[in-house]
Amino acid sequence: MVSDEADSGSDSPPLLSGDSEALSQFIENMGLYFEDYGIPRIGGRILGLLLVARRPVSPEEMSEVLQVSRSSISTNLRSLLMAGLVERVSLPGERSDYYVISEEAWERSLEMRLEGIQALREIAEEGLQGLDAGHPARQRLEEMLSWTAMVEDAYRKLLEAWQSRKEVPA
Amino acid sequence: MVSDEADSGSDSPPLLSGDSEALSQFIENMGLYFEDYGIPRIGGRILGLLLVARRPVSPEEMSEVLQVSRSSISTNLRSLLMAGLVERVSLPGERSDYYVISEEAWERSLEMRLEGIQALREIAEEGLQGLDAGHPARQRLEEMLSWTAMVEDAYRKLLEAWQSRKEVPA
DNA sequence: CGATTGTTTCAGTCTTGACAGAAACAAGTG
DNA sequence: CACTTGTTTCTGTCAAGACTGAAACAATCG
Repeated sequence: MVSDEADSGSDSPPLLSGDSEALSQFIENMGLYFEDYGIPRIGGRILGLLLVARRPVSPEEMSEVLQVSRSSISTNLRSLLMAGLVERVSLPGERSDYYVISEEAWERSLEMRLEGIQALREIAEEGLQGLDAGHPARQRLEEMLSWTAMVEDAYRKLLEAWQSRKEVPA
Repeated sequence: MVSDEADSGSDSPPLLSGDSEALSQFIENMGLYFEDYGIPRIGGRILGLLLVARRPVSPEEMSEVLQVSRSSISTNLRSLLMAGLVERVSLPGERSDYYVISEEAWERSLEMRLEGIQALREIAEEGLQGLDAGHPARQRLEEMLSWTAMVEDAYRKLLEAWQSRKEVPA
């Protein structure tokens, strides 16, 4: 679903290069993957494109390469910006804005998972307060609570590990 | 959104007890939470109900307590069964089937996360094959790959830790 | 072997939200 | 200060799928 009829009247360096069939497939797969997780397919495809592009990409180019309307690009881009997954860069002497994958995209992704599990832990805590001492369901909610706590802890550690992955190279 | 007008002509032990306002809230929160993650809201509410119920619950009771049609219960129950989050139990002398949260529900939940991240790693691997050696995007995809590998590893460890949480109590 | 009770499947309705196209808006340039 | 270019907002359309009620199906009991 990726057509590279860009470059129309442009002398900018090529956007994509390499096995374009594989890259199209990659972009499409990203779209499908994210769709499974509640992110609009086009948003996922934008991320895919930004991941394999040789240089920052303008909304106009996204629209051409992904074959979707500019308004869709605009809407999805805004969501991705707000989620901290994409960043705007100003290319010197260019009037249009250009976008790249955020440096912290993967970190943000972990943070979002962390937030999700925290929310679930809070639900468990509140639910537990509605059960009397000897209630047969208490055990289940306590198990849920310890599960969320355990996963939350793992995410925290993962986040730290990821953040400090560059230090101590050897 | 939970009305406990069950018990209609029944002498079975009560389904819910405790702070019913809090429990309703819990069930509703579970529905909303799961909805955010692509699971039908009713499915989430069923899980919530099963978590705080005093005993196994029949589809009929779910329909009454959650105020949704039996066919919705049936459909969602089937999904939950297939996902391994819910189990059927046969109550002796009862004609209707009863359901409980699966013992392995939380474990299954981790397994599903693991499968998700594996899929993403495969996407990254395939995409990487479409990029030539010196391609500026290689670094990004390699970072994506190492991120997925790291998260995948963490999930595996988490899964093991959860599975063996009962052994070695002291 | 009807009749009752419980469960699943089916077809239709309704809601949600993604997307497109057009209009509105900004900003920069001659 | 028009005019061009680029971006966002708005409105309408469309598709996906969650949910319901009714019909079909099983199984059990008198």
